Amino acid sequence: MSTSKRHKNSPSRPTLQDVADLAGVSSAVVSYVINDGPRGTSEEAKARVREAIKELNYHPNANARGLRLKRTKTVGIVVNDFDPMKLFIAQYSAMMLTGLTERLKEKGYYILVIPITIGEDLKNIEALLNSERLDGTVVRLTEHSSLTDQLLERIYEAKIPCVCIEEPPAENFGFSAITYDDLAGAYEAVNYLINQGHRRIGHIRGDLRYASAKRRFEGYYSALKDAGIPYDDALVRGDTWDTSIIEGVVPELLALDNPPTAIFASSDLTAIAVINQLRRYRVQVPQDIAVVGFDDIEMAAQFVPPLTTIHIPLVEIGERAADLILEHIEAENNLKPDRLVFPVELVLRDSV
Amino acid sequence: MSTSKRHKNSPSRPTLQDVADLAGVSSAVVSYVINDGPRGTSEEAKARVREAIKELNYHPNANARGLRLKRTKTVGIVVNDFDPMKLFIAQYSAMMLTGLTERLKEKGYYILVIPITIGEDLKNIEALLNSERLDGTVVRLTEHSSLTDQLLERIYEAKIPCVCIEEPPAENFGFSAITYDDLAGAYEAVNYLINQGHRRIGHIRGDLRYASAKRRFEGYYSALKDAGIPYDDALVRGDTWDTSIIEGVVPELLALDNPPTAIFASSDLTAIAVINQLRRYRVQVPQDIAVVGFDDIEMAAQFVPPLTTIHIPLVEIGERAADLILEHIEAENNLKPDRLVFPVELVLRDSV
DNA sequence: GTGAAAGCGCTAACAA
DNA sequence: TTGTTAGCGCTTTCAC
Repeated sequence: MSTSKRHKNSPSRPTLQDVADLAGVSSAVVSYVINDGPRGTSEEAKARVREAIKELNYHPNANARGLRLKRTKTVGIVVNDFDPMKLFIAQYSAMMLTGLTERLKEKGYYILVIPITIGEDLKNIEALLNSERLDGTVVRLTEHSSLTDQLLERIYEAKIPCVCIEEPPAENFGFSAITYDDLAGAYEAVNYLINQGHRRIGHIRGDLRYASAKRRFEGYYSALKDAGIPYDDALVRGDTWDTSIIEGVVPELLALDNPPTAIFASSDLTAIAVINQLRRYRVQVPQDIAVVGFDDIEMAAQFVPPLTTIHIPLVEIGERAADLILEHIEAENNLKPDRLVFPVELVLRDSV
Repeated sequence: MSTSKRHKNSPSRPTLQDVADLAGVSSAVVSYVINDGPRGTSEEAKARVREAIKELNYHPNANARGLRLKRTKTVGIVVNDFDPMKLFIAQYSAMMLTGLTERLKEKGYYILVIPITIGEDLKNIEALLNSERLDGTVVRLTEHSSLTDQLLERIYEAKIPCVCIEEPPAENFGFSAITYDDLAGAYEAVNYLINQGHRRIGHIRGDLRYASAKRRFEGYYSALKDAGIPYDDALVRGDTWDTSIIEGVVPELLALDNPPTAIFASSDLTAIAVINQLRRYRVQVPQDIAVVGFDDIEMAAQFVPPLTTIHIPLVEIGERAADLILEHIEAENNLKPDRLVFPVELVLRDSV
């Protein structure tokens, strides 16, 4: 029986060697038992090792393992946004995180949250990416610019598997992407309004720094065009996700010579703000003005009136992203990149 | 000049030894330069090392460092809830996470998110806590029970510094705690309604499994009692945070022989749901019925009517928790535990 | 089926 | 001021 002098009566955590000593086997055997391989062990040894583990309350040291295996069972969740303070607060991104987190946890992976403000210095992130701390990354992209590409470049250079959500990365990185069809959703929403007979349709546009705001506007624009309805700049307001501007926007819209009979808001929160303000002017929704949202957040269904909106399968997107990054990790980053586009769906409720 | 055979022309990441070789110094010197100590180095050596680092694009291996130092610059954020799927979705906890995350990031710490469903098997968590992966933990507690205590017990046994948020842990763990004064907030809200002349005050009670729901009810109860207003069970509904029940609750309340003239909701989301439903019955807020919320989420101010509610300094609580856990880590868990109670504040808007 | 030992990359004690 | 080296705890190859 070999003995370890090092850990004689140490107050610190027991090591694998301690377990080996107590069980009367070598450290290799303990490792084989713990990891169920790569070599077999006798039933008797297994039993003795397990008992020793229990007795010492032994737990493997993740750093030592990570050092040896170059695997940490950790995925970095990168949120690249103009204001990552909203990382958790925005219902919207929160739902994606929920699906992602839950699924990764199921598979025994840990999650390191990495908020990045667009434009911030990437030194720290670069260090993190190259520190062998992460097996893979899931990046929520919100826009396309050289700043965002610089981030992706860092991930690429660190040779870490990466799955992008919401916006597709440039092809040359070879990253997988999971997006959803914003444009089709917006088109469908506006087209529905047109089919209901609306001709004067307003749009509260999102923050144009975000690619999704542009696409939602594009969908609005295309639907009008395809229906032969002239585009009127006066009906398009906002250019922000911030709902506090709605207080000013609504009276402006109402004061138009030819005011809108319907409003397509680029988010549910905006739609709710619009309806709240319309109430001030005793304008009834949907009788006087119809309102459509986008996102289908939890409150959309509970609001009065329940909101007609575009449903994005955010939780499913998060879950799929988790599956995908795990596949990439499994394949040691040699998997052919995948590009999934989730469909969105018009949910008819009572605001139209 | 010493040379490393190991890394001659390896395709993998450069190591500290590679840097040493290139700079023509020993690995110790490189370490001293990188860590700015514990020993001094000549300016010339510093310069050569820095250049070599840049040339090789060297980044330290976090696992090797962690193994050596028993420090990982990582804090675990544990969310102990009945439904941790709501971890990100609940505005409420999200704001705390925002403050926490931002502050820790500033200080160069990483964040591992650990959602725990109350009652789930703690084996995995125990392994994580004992894996030398976390320097400390911040735990959001939502209730008091043996299940929660078992979790704290694991953290205690793992000898990891811990700061609890929202609910105080049992004294014997020696953990710091940051809470806020729910009870006083509820008391103040209800007392304000009483001072406005209300005598029939309803309460939408939160999920009683949560300690905060109990305290908010208690505040309501005490305020009535102190004002000599008899408590009426028929006016207290809910017992859930789920706003979907409000649709049924509001007509019940309105149908009472002696219906309430004011409602104290235990959350803003509930308050908003109440107002939305009251509108269905053409009941005006605040003219016919006054409504007070709790939490002061972002939407509270933007809602129509803007919500009178109790403001909880959630972001500040998160920030303070970050500072506190860092102090505990710094002090190697020998800091005297602290117990902070943040005051809450009645914010008067238009729903009363 | 098992033991001995090398080595992952780093820090810091020891020696010079 | 610098170089040498032990050792953190683990996995896995090599030898038996």
